[in-house]
Formats: sequence, C-alpha cells, structure tokens
Amino acid sequence: MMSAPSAIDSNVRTRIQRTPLFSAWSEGAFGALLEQARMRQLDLGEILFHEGEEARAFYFLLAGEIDLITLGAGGREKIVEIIQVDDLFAEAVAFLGGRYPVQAAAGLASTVVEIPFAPFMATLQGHQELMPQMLARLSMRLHYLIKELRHLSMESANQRVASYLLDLCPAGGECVEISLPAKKAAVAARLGLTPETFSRVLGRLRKAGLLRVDKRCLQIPDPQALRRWADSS
Amino acid sequence: MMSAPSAIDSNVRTRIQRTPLFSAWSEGAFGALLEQARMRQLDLGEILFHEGEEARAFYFLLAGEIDLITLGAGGREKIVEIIQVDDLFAEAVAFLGGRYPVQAAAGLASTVVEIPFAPFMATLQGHQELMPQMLARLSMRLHYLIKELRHLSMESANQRVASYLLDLCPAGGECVEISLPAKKAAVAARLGLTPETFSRVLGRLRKAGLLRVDKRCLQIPDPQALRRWADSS
DNA sequence: CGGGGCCTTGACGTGATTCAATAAAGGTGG
DNA sequence: CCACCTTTATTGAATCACGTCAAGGCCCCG
Repeated sequence: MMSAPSAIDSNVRTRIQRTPLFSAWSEGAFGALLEQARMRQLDLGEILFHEGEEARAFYFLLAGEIDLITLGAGGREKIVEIIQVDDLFAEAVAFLGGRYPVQAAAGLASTVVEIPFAPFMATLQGHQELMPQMLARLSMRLHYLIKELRHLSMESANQRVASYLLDLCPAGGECVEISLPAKKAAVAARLGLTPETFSRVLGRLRKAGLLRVDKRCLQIPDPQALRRWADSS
Repeated sequence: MMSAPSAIDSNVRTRIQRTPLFSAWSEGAFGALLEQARMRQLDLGEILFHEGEEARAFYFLLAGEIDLITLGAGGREKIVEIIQVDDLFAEAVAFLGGRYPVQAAAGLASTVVEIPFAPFMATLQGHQELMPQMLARLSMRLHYLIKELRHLSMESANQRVASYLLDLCPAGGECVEISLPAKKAAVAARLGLTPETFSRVLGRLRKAGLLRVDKRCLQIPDPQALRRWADSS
C-alpha cells in the first residue's frame, strides 16, 4: 500500500485517548490535536522515519509492528525496542534537537496514526498541568533504557533470553504460555543476538525441560526454575 | 570523613545556579530550595545511594568523582556514567516511582550537595514555565542512553575505546591532549570492558602510533586517523 | 510440484574474558 | 629518606562464548 493519509474514526480516537499520555487531556484539546493527525499505512520493511531525520511528528501504532532500530558501522543493526499495537512512540523526541535518535521500520505491514508535534507542543504550553504526565513518561523510558543497558553489558546470551522470557510472563505463577511479539530474528536483534544464537539458547532450554517451543508460541512449565537456571548460567 | 551535613556558601551557590537546569530559576525560588540543601562528604568507595533505594534527593557534585553503577548477577558491575565536578545527577528520578535506578558510589573522596526532591517538585508545580527545561534534560539523557546502547551492542572493544576517546576530544582539530576522567579500571567499566582488555586496546593504539599514553594523560596526534582506524577495526 | 521465507543445526574462527604473574606508582610509618 | 604494603596497570597464555559460514528442514503459497 502507499502511505495514503486518511482521517481518524471514533474507534481509533478512543484507543489513543486511553493511553496514559492523553488520558488527562480535555475533550476539546484532544479533539483539536487529532484533527491534525492522519493515518498511514506501511508495508513490511517500509521505513517510517530515519535516524537523524528532522522530527515533525510522533506516532500511535494501530496495527502491525514497528521496530525502533539504531544502525551501526557496517550495516549491523540493533533493535532498541519492538513497538506493539496501542503503543505511542517517538513522543519523547519532541523536547530536544528535534531529530529522531533511531530509525523506525515496519516489522509487519502496519497502520500508524501520525500526530504532528507543533500542535501537541502548543497545547502543552497552554496547559502546563499536562507536563508532569510527559515527565513521567520520559522517566519511564529512561528506566527502561537503563535496564536494557544492564542486560546488554552484564548478562550472557542465556541470561538475556531468560530475563526476556520472564518479562513476557504474566506475574509469577505456575506454568505459563506466552507468545513472542515478533518473528524470532527480530526478537534476537532486540536481545542483541544473532538468530542462530537465539535459536540455540531456545534449544538448550528445551532440552533442559524448561521450555516447550511451538513456532512462536512458548510454554514455560516453571518460571522459577528458569530464573534459577539463568542465575547460574 | 563522616558525612557531616553543612550549609551552602555563596560560591557553591553560584556554581549550582549556573547549571542549565537552574539558570532560569528566580533568585527567590532558588534560594528557598538551597536552604533545604546540605553538603555531604564521601570517602572513596562510599555509597551515596543504592539501586532500588527510595529516592528523596538529587545531587550536585562539587569535588571528586561519582560513578553511577548498575549491578548484575554475580557481583559484576557496569558503570552507566561517570559524573564529573559541576554536574547534577539523579534529578531525573523525581518523576517516576521514586526509586534510584542505579547505585552511586564515590570513585574518589568527594563532596556533593544534596537537594531534596520535595521542595524542588513543589517549586516546579508552582512555576510550570520551568518544566520545559526539565523535559529537555530528560530528553538529553534519553539520547545519551540510546547512544550508549548502540555502542555496547554493536561495536567492538576497539571501536568503543576509539569513540570514547574521540568524544573526549575538544571539537575536531589537530593533535589534542586529553586526560581520562577517572582511573583506567573505572573507564573500562564505563565502556563495558575489563581493565585488561582496555589496557590492551590502548597498547594497540600506542603501537600503531595513534596515541601516546602517560599515566592518565593521553595525546592523540591525529584524531581523524583514529576515527578511520576505528571504522576499519 | 517448486520456490522462498523462516528457523534450526553443525563446524569453525575469533575476539574478549579469565587467570596468573609482574611491574610500577602511591601511601604510610619508622 | 627508605622499607613496606597496597593499589593500579600491564602482559602473556589458556579458555570460552558468541558470531560467521554453510547446509538442510519445514511450512506456506502459488
């Protein structure tokens, strides 16, 4: 599909308004902002914005999957985050420099709502009671990145995979069934691993009886055992 | 020394006021905030706050050096950032959860000014024109962390060391002389390397004629050549 | 049936860590 | 000022985890 902009229907409107960032906004201000917003369709692999490009808008993911990627020397790429449906992303860029620090590419055919910064910032200036919400959001991302930093720099492939799987689990219970949020190669990149290594770790876990794998669907019989395995790995 | 709190003199006051975060503050608001602040002395190795500890204050480093560290399984530790004199740190924690996401330890005997969050937040609430400054600061840290993520996950030891040295250089000129901001083991940890590996990379650079090393003092005859070496490394 | 993603598996190479020994520098007290 | 001890830095050799390269299997879709 081409990226044919189109207007926002009320169903979509509701989904966006439910995000923490917008839940405190007045109907009026929010409505005015959305009038400036447009929907865009993205093909698989299509790039929404490039690293270093001037940032004019942020996005809400309606359908599909967006990968936030930073590029390194020699074409290697690391997925900083895999954006899921109903997430806002790139809203934090508004406040500095105005350049995207990462690239956004569609990991699946996707639909996003594009929300321009200009009216967003204007509203924020006029309603400064909304700023604490923004600060909290930036702060959350900061924590997320610090956690990522720790995982990348101090944990082995085994530990990273295990932590990641455990993070996907609903609050610690018994045998849980989870499904990977993206194709395995993307998850591997998200974890800073090659697909091969990721596959091998999964294989090891399978042979240790800590994991059942069926395509993108994983079963963890005993999360606690997995945690222990990671710690001693 | 024990951490004997004491009052703030006017010299110190000026140094703090010069930070971007406070430069827009009114004399009155700033003065009132500083009345709640106290100085603390830290011995080498002393811990200012622990990871996960409830956050009640942020800090300004007057003298010495503070390392922000995250701890991993098995006692390994990664230095997220080496704080230098005249820097503020941990101010971003105010807006979420209220727990420190890292540990702060003195890499040298140090002096800090401890600024409690409560009055700081209260002033911010009352003067919302100050918030954009905060947002910009959080945004900067976000960019910093994303850059770190890229370095850690996609660059070799050689590349990381070279980028780091080049970052220390004043804007690209000819032969520059720089000095490491901390002992080599701390810099290594900051780069996600062991001291041994760091030492070896420095040795390699020395033998290639790209670097002269004298204790903590480094000379880079040709920054551009160093950049090329990193890219092809 | 055939082609193309996607994933898995094996053999191999390599860069970084680990372990260990040594050297150099800094601090302390006699 | 020197002897002594501690901390910091360097260097070498052995090891290991992960990446790379290459082959093969599986599944979906035409």
